[in-house]
Order: sequence, then structure tokens, then C-alpha cells
Amino acid sequence: MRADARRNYDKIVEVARVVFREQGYDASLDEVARRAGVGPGTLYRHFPKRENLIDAIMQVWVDSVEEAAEKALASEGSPHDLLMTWFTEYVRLISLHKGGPAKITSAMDDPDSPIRTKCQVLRTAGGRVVDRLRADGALRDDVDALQISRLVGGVATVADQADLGEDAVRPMLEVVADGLLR
Amino acid sequence: MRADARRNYDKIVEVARVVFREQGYDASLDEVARRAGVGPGTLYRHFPKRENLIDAIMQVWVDSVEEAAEKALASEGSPHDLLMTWFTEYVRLISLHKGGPAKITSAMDDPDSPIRTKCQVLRTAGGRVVDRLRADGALRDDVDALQISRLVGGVATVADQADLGEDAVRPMLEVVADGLLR
DNA sequence: CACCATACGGAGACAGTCTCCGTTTAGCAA
DNA sequence: TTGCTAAACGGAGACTGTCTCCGTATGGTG
Repeated sequence: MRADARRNYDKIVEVARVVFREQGYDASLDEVARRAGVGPGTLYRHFPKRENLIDAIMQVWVDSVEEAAEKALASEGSPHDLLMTWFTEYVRLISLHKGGPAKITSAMDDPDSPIRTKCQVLRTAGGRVVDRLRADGALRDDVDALQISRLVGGVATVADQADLGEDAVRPMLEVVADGLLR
Repeated sequence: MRADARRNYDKIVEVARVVFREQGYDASLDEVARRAGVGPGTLYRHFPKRENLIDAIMQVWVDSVEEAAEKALASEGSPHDLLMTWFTEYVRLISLHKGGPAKITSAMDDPDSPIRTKCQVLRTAGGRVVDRLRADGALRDDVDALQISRLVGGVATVADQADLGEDAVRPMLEVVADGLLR
């Protein structure tokens, strides 16, 4: 990759992070290009689809996901507490940008999504939490890790779209957690 | 209202119903106008916002919601069965058009939404189910009817966006139902 | 320092939203 | 029937966002 290309690539990602934080994942890509000081062509060459850009932005975020799962597993609480810790972090991490929950959650079922690998990270992290609970026999056995991700993603999606705060989200997560344990 | 206005209004709603069924609630409104044989101006005069048109379409749907609640309440099953019957109908009714679950669920928290009255119908219908269960002492008491609507709306939203079938939805509703009962 | 593959960038095609305003028409009153 | 007017129409076009094409510029190499 040529040096100027690398510079532009990085600049676009940096600016996109700001713009998406301001306006959500639906922000204008031409505005991102303009603010990054490049032409639209340059942006679309590096990131043919909006989700390629989102994927690049999420790169730094992968570590946080793994840490969150770690943190949840490390805490020595009840299965319920474990679930709630993980769910809370999960929702926070996919809700960093407006539109994130919907995008990420629906990408989990789309094999061709450019952010597929990021979803994979979420799924494996969630899988570890689920496996632990499963081993303890705490979890009902008619749902798998993917369905749990969808459930929590659903809660995050409505919260994101209706602009609900953490206080409105917690009881919904409680319901899901209670429903999952037996 | 003048006769020609009435005619156009009805025609637009009729065509929109078809177009939205084909393409979801995000379909082009200019296409609706074109297929209805009116100019865009006419469409936008009758329906200043997309949701005004959606609201008009949902008019006939109100009865079905009330019938669904009726049906759920009439069945003489366990609280769990009652909830599942209602949830299943709820999801079906808000998922009739692609994009419906997200639109309806987020409108529940928007006092200015043109489809507010339709949401009200859903909420009162759901309220009756919840009241019954509450009276029986079957429901946990840290969640209200609105939060339950959001939870089920969340499930419907992810199912809609990820194109999940009824079989994938049922277990998620089971989890929610179990989590709500005590 | 010359060459050329690589990358740039902006004009512009295309699609969707929505408005403005000149034209048409329904409905009524004479 | 005719004439009038408020009501409604409709389409050109402004505006915004997506995305491409291609002439131009330049980084890196021999």
C-alpha cells in the first residue's frame, strides 16, 4: 500500500469515527470524505460499502469486547449476576454509535456482511460466558449463544431507536436473564 | 373534503398498501405517487410525512389487534400460554410489512409520531393482557406493559431485520415470557 | 531522474425527498 | 346553465446522499 494511500485511509477512519459519533452510522459518507480532505472517489475505493468503513472503525473495539467477557467471567457472582454483567457490557459496546445495535445484530445473520468478523468476536466472547453457565447447568437448553445475542441485541436496538437510558434497559435485561436461567 | 381529493387519498392508500407490502416501509414515496397516478405534490399534501401514510394504512389493522387480545384472553390456558398467544399475535401484527417492528416500536416512545394512536391501540390491548396476569399475581412487578411491548418489539425487530422465521422467534418469546412470570 | 503502477479527486449520473406555484376543477350560487 | 372561487392538482426542479468514471497527479523503484 502506497504511503499516501495509507495516510488517506487512516485519516478517513479517524474522521469517520468522529462523524459517526456525532451523527450515528447513517451519517453522510460524502461529508466524511469532505471533512477528511479527500474526494468521494478515494473514500469509496478504500471502503466500497459503508460497512467496510464501520468495520475499520470497530478494529480497536475488538479488545474491549474480549476484556468485557473476561471481566464478567472473573467476577464471582451468581449466574444471574454473570449474565447481567455480560449483557450490560454487550449493550454498551454495540451501542457506542447510534444505529450500531441494529447494524451489528442484523449482521450476525448475514454471512456476507463486511463486519462479519467483528460479529464473530462478539459471538465467541458471548460463547465463553454461555459455555460457563452451561457447564454449571444454569442455562435452559433450548436456546444457544446466537439466540441470546439476538435477544440482547433486540433490547439494545429498541433502546437505541427510542433513545432509552440505561435505567430503562436494565429491567429488560433482567427479564431476559431470568428467562434464560432455570 | 372534495370528491377528487377523497378519490386520490383512497387511491394513494390502496397503492401504498401494495407497494409497502412488496418493498417494506422504506419504499419510495414517489413510486407510490406514480403508481397511484398522482403527482408527488398530491401525495405529500395528503401525507406530509411517511408515517402519516403508514398511519392511514394501519387504520384497518386496529380491529385485528383488538381481536388478537380478545382471542388471547379467551383461551383458558396457563399464564405462560396466555402470554405466548398474545406475543405471537403481537409480533405477527407489527411484522406485516418489512420495517414495521422498528417503526412501530420506536414510535411508542415518540409523543409526536403520527402513528401514535395506533401504538396506543397496541398498548391498551397489551395492557388488558398484562392486567389480567397482574390480577392473578402471575407477573413480576418491576416491569410495566410498556416495557413488555418494548421487549417483544425488540424481538420482532431483530427477526424482521435478520429475516428470521417464526421458528427462530418462538424460543426468544419463550425466554421473555418465562422471564416475566414468577 | 524517468517511468508507470497506483492512487487521487471531482464532475456528474442517478435516486429519493419534498416544495413551489401556475393550472385545473369541483361544487355552489345566481 | 353558467360563472365564480376556494380547493386541489401535478410536475418541474431544488436539494441531499450514493457511487462511478476517468483524466490527472504522484510515490517508489530501477
